[in-house]
Amino acid sequence: MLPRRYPWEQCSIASTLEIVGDRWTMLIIREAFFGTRRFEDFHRRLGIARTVLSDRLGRLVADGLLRKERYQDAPARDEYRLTDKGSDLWPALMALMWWGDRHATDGPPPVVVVHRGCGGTVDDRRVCTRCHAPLGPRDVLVSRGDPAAAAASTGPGR
Amino acid sequence: MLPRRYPWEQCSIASTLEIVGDRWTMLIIREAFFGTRRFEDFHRRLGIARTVLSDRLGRLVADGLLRKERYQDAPARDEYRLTDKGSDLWPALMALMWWGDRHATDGPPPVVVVHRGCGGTVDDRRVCTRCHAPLGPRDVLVSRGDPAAAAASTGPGR
DNA sequence: CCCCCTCAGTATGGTCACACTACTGAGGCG
DNA sequence: CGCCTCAGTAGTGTGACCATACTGAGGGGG
Repeated sequence: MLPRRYPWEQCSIASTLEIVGDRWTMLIIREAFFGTRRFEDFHRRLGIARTVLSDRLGRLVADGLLRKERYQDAPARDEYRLTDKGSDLWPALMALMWWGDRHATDGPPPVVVVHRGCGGTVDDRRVCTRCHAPLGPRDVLVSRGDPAAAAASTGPGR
Repeated sequence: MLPRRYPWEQCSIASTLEIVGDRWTMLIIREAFFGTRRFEDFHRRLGIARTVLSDRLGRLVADGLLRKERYQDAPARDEYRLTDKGSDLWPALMALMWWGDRHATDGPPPVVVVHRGCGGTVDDRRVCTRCHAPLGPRDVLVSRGDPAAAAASTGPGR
């Protein structure tokens, strides 16, 4: 979402969508929460065009949602990690996921978010269904598909 | 977001974005929560192209997030109202708004969501900051700009 | 030393979603 | 009779996004 598209809008929802409201940005952020950090991995997992990915990652770094971190010299290689600003999108992602589980997906949720060490799941207010603790991105494990595999997951990035 | 753009994705976030992930749909839903119901009003408030608005409203009705309701015959006029499925996007909108208030807006929040009859505001888990009641879209009043004007607002649609 | 591999992009050219403007069509108002 | 509102549809352009190919830095094998 390039140059302010809704300049007349006085609304934080519109302001947020100017940054993350295009077709790919939210999915890139989601991948980042799932632990993806490198260009090639984002490209593979999302199937996004390389040009668009390059542009979006650059924009997310410029906007301060991701930060580039050198993980190897010779050749220079950087990975992209969520900043605090980017991590704060977790509530929005959980809300979108909750809606999709209810209304856009048939059958059981394809991705399960589990309270690390407790085993409860995250409800629509990001509170553990078992121990009722309020949860943040670092309190949970994410499992693609199989809930039982959650315990073996590497958990979210950051 | 027309034909499934992420068919390989097994993720409710992607499924949700296929429905509400284009440039305008979320803002249309937001307007609906703010009480907008008619074509001409959506057009005026959003500044969206009429063709796109027509397409998006039709798609939202087809997807079951809005429902068309006759409010006048001769000439036939319908208004668009949120269904339960559409209303369930409230958590996602509140999450986007919360992020925008924190990270994408300078100064005080341009739109304030206030607990009706209590006066507290909504926190990031949609709980009242004053009386700690969990809040839904029909428990709140929305004020564009001035918090004090919230009590005089017509509140969210539905 | 040359070939092929990985990683992280940039370049190129095509397509489709979105934008702007204008028009239609049904009825109301003066 | 002409002008207004409301709810769209039609026509035409532009730019965001797409797929594919190429670059460039370095590693490893023969």
